[in-house]
Amino acid sequence: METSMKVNKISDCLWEIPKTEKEGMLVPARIYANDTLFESMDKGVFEQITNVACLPGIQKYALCMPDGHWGYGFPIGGVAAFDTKDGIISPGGIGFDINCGMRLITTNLKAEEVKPRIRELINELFRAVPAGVGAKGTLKASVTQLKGIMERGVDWCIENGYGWPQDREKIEECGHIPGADPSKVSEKAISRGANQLGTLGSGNHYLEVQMVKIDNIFDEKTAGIFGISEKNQIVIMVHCGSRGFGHQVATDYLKVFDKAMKKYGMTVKDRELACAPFKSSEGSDYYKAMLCAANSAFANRQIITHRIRESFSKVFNTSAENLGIEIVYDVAHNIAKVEKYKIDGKEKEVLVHRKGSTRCFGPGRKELPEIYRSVGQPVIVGGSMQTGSYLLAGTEKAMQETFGSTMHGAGRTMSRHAAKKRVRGDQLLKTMAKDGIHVKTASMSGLAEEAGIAYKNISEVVETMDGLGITKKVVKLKPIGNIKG
DNA sequence: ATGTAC
Repeated sequence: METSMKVNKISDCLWEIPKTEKEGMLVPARIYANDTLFESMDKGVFEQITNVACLPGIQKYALCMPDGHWGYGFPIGGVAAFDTKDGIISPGGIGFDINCGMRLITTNLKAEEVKPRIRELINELFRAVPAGVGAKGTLKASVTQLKGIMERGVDWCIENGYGWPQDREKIEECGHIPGADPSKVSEKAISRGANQLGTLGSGNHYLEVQMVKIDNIFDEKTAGIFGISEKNQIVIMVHCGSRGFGHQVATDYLKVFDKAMKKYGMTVKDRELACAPFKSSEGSDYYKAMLCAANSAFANRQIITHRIRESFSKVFNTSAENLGIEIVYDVAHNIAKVEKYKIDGKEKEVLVHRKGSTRCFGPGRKELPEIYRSVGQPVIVGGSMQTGSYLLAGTEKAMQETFGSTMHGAGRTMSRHAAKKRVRGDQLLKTMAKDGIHVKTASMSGLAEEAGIAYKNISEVVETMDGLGITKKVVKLKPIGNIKG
């Protein structure tokens, strides 16, 4: 970390840049990190998060989570809430991969049953869930079907045989956010999305078979409520988003917003922060199109879940029901949502941008499935393929301090380019096999980019927010098999 | 992240 900005340490794991540090800052910027994470924090984060603090209508603070690093306009790991009356919406605060997110799925299988057959299982999953750049799914949706998916997300999937009725409530927003309007989505986005349903994509997207080690259960009661109670229990984690569809929506509206900025006489610190008033026609159109992409990403993860059920059923020669393949939860970590918070003593409606950040609502919230309401929202944090992932629970403190938000993963420390220079994909594959992780990848160079050394230490990231009481650790999950794009 | 560049 090198910056000329004044950064005050205000508590053990919380840092603040006062609004006097940059002309135009409307609120302070806050960074969540322990000393180690703070020292290694990408310098771009300081520049970007203080730029975000200048955007119209921002409330309280511009936030960056401990997994934060430089991104397009906003840092990845960024959280910013804007007044829905006079604030903005910005594609850079959501990300190109709209509703990129995580899903965690249980089984009642044990590691000792799965490990001997991991190669066969991974081969089957690799066949059933297409991975890699430009991967096409076996389901080719018509324009009418796509419209249904954009508007109704997971409900469409369940009605069409790609899920079980009980799946819907175990998904953020029940797998579809109302207000999506397909007429705000370009033909080009629709054509890119038509054959990508049920596909994983590339980059850091993966499908992982994981196990629960007994000494990695930190909160037995909450884990049990989330469906994790067995020693050596096998679970499945999926990380993917809206593929080319969401990417095209973001691209389309960045162009629209470039013009809208001139029209409304708005200026921003960085062109990548292109935005429009949320209530303007441009802002509202983007929001409605963004929700179409968000719903299709929920549907994408749902169709992948269906393929997982089919694959496990085939390999273990019994029904998915018998195998207990149930959703724990599904979270979006690239999205903007309308939520209400108490700000300066008054309840206020805000548009919370979470870019590489996860909603982590505390206990009692009506948005949570009834069975989880006593313990808070499950939060799924995907680590690097080598180091494992976490399941956490949201808290009331997060509602007060971070607009109900926490980290989304480990966070990169190394560029993709730098990682490829340090690591060879074929060697990494062998190293991981020795560590008991069977990997199948669509791209060896892509695998090298995702090496564990290219990421922060996930445990430190998780501990930072656990120590502050923003999210509480429930379970750490160890990978045994991985499919990546 | 992304038919990894319009």
